[in-house]
Amino acid sequence: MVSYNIAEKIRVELEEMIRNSIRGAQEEGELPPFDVPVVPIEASRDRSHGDFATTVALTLARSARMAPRAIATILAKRISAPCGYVERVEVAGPGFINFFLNRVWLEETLIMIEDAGTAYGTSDFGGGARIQIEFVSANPTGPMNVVNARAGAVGDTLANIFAAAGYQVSREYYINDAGNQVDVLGKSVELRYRQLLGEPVELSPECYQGDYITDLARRALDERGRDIASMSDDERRNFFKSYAVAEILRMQRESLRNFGVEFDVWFSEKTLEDSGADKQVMEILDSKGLLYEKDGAIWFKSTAFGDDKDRVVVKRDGKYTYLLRDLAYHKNKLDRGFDRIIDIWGPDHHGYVARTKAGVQALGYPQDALEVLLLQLVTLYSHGEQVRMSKRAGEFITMDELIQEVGKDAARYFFVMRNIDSHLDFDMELAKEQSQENPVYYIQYAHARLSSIMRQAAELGVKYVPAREANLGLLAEDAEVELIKKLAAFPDEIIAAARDRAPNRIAKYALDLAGMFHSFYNSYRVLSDDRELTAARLVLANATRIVLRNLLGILGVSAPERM
RNA sequence: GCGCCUAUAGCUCAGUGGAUCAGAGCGCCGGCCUCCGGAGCCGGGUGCGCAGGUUCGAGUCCUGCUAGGCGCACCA
Repeated sequence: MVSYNIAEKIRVELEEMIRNSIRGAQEEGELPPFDVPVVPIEASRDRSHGDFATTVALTLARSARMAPRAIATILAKRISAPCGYVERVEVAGPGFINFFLNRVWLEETLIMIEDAGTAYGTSDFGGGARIQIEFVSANPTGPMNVVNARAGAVGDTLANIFAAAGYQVSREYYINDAGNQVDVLGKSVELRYRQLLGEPVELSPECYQGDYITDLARRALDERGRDIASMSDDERRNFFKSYAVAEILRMQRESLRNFGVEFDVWFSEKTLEDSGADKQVMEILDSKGLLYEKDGAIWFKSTAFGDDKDRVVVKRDGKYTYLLRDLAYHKNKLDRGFDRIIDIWGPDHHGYVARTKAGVQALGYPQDALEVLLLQLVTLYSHGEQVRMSKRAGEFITMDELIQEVGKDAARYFFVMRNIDSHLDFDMELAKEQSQENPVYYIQYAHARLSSIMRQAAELGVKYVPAREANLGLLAEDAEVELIKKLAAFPDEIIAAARDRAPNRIAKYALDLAGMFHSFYNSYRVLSDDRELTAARLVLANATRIVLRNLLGILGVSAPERM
């Protein structure tokens, strides 16, 4: 795979320079013998500290038994700059080695972006490892809520990030279509159906009360008429159960699709039951001596794998617990050959993390095969007031309503803009705002502006000169140099977001990049009488637009050419 | 009682494997369109919850505390 990561290329080169310096200094006795370490090279945060820097001298101080600054000086002296990308090297502070680069890497960055196009930002960081990410997996008992929406945006964006970072990604949705809740669902719809027929029945308190239940009952009545009523009790119960689940699932899938979220696999819990997969898990645990009976139930010795207490897997009534079924599911996932499986759960499920991981280990998989991300909840605000919701009473804003209200683009961006560990306050007015206060519009506006410039250029008959042929040395203003550096950092930003499972980093990076462009735009004209400068700036504008478009693609937000 | 998450500017939040970070936006005040889209830009200032610890160096790591959120089922 072609690498489009200039920063990586530079890091490799700089690291090699330093390692050679260390070896050379050791051979000549300037440094004592020790194993040559991995040399960390990082982009400098402050311009006055060069473009890249290493702290290797500081970390070496102990093993070399020398002052870090002395080590840095010895190493820096051995680097013959200018050379390659390096203009000059300096020692600073307690022992940092700062690298000041020449313009070559900036110009290569622009050429690379133009070559790569939509592929710019991708890398082979993941090495093609197979990663599966399961998210949303809402109960099929009602419409999607805003927390499901956040999970959808976060999961899908993360999946996009993984794909860009060089992983093979599979998106999966677990359908909780077995167990008590779907029985209750079926019963709820059945009772509403009978009410529609005029029967004097009441919904019991555990039933789902929302209007959608009545809608489902009415639809069943429209489609199937009264013949459902003449079924046997068992038949009718099963009919409503499967009818309701299928219909709700269809609605959920539609909601997600409207939100730009599509899954590779929809996995039914019921199939685990039907195939005896849960029973098989019991046999494995039993054969390993990890089961025991107590108080009429069967327990899994999860404490043997770090859980704080053992867990029931077969209830006194002989039924399997959710945990057991979930272990069967995770076994199924791991048996499909993924190198890593990631679950996104709500914070209310955090108690299940330790026991599920214990189970995965007990079944013979590596400790880190399963990774659970706990995504914090969402509070909607409207006109500064918290929007109160009660699912039991059927009073809540659904995912569909929210998206209809604020739009898909704003919703997707808002849901990922915070750290997943942080509770999200979602300001509906801000999401709808069409001004700089709204980060989504701010970013999209930058893209539209760039598109407009490219259009203008075409209309004026200004021919686009490819980066290789343009005089990129003319892009020397601070605003231009900073912008190019930001563009150069894009592949690393994706890698960092993948590594940290942090989609918010991409949202932030996009905002920063848009800001840098707007700033540049206000100070300098792209299209001018100076043909050479115009050509160079068009290359920069085009590169910026490519990166913004790729970023918005990862976020699942549209990149409009006009607004 | 136990567990997970959170605590950074008046507000909402960034701060990537410690160092060469205290930052952005909003709000407030003042500026910028004979010029590619003003849905834009520029300038103005205050802060890492508290207490210890590790280190040459701590918003960042460790411990304890305080405050807030969410959990702690033989429910799913």
